[in-house]
Amino acid sequence: MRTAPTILHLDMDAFFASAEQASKPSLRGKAVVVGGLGPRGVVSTCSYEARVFGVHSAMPMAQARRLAPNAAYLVPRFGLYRQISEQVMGLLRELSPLVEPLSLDEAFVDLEAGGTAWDEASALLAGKRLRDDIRAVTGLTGSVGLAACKMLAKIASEQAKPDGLVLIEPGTERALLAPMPVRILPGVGPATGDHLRRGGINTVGEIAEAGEDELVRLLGKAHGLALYAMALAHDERPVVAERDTKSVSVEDTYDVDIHDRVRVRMEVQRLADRCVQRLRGAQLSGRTIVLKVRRYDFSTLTRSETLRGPTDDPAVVREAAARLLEAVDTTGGVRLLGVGVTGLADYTQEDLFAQAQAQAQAEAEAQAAADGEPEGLGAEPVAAEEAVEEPEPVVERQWRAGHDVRHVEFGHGWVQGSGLGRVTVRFETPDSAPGRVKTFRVDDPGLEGAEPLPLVAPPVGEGLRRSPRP
DNA sequence: TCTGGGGTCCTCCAGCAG
DNA sequence: TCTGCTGCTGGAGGACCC
Repeated sequence: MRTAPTILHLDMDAFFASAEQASKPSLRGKAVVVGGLGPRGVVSTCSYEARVFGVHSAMPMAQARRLAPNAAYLVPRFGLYRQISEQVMGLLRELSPLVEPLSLDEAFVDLEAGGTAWDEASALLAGKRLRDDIRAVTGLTGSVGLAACKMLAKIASEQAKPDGLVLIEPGTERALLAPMPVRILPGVGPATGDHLRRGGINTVGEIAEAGEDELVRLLGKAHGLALYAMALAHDERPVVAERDTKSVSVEDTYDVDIHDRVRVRMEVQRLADRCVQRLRGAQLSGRTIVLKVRRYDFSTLTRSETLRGPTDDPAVVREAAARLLEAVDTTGGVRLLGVGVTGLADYTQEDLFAQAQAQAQAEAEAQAAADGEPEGLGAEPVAAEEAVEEPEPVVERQWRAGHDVRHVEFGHGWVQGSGLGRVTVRFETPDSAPGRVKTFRVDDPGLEGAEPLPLVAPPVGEGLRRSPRP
């Protein structure tokens, strides 16, 4: 293990909520909750002001509304968050080519690999400059952890929150970890935490004392060994800049359980098409089709089928998903359906087309044989290109809470709420004072959707003020 | 109270082949 | 021929993460 604290972990503070506050002056200093607003939505992120009321991420939205009835409730705007994330990742790549994004708001950086830091002092300097640059470029704050390995760097950034920087000095790691609860370690969630507690283990120090054999006995080989090593502050995982995607999936939770079998089939077909769109967007194909069903009682089951070769043909995926559905009992209702593809491969369109036709032909033959029909009289396989051609659905104008709009007379604003044929808009921009609220008919011709504005306006005629590079 | 969406990794089991 | 072992693959589910 390296000895200098040159692994950096960046975690943006309450990212989605902070971006919304930066973009909407009237929400600054207020409780803001971002997440799904439907009856089964959960909190994605909330501002620190909302956390005072006990709201936290992954909490059911209904519960959040009870705890903080006066908070602003917004749906996520991933386009905006992705833009900001790209700015931040760009700053990280200036520090080192070895940047491992974990999500839109989190990443590891190997500072030593970039020649940016080699000891405590240089690492601290790089961390401080990074935080200044993030604030200058995005207007948001991020917390930075510095340590000799990924696990400790992440724990350090957690301790630094919000808007801080913590460096774990080499040699102090085990003493620091020992009194911490086991849940601090990556890979220890509610189930493993309970498991350890039943074994009389509550702190990281107690994991180290228990010994490797006991950990393996309690948690199995892979998990036990990994956790024991982490408790000793050993984490050899390198910062990996690029990871191959292993699966692509799409799922929907329905506001009301679906009981109608015909509707369930239709939804599965729709999800299969969306999944293929994503697959094709990533220029991937896959061999294993997975159907996921969450039933009325929240029990979840998956069914999968592995094809002879990879496909990105919507007809093939739809048919596989439909076959898998036939093996699932949905009486009682389903609350979630999902379709995924794993066993991914890069594949050319020509190969896929041939493979899809061969697959369809083989299945038709198998079906014909099963039905006792002579070969070659089954239904014609659906051509791949035909299958994706579907009429564009008619989209009604939807005014989603938090999304940007523009009015011909009043300018740029955002949707504060809508209902009963009315939409309420607050007219303000990231660099304006808190704006005024106006209500319109939902079909007001002067009102239209708009792109988010940059949180920090680029200065005219010059670049952004940034920390000088060493 | 009532639990999203998109992922990854691990474990266990069954079937099959050598 | 039968049985046991081993390794591989596929299928299902659980846990975890952000």
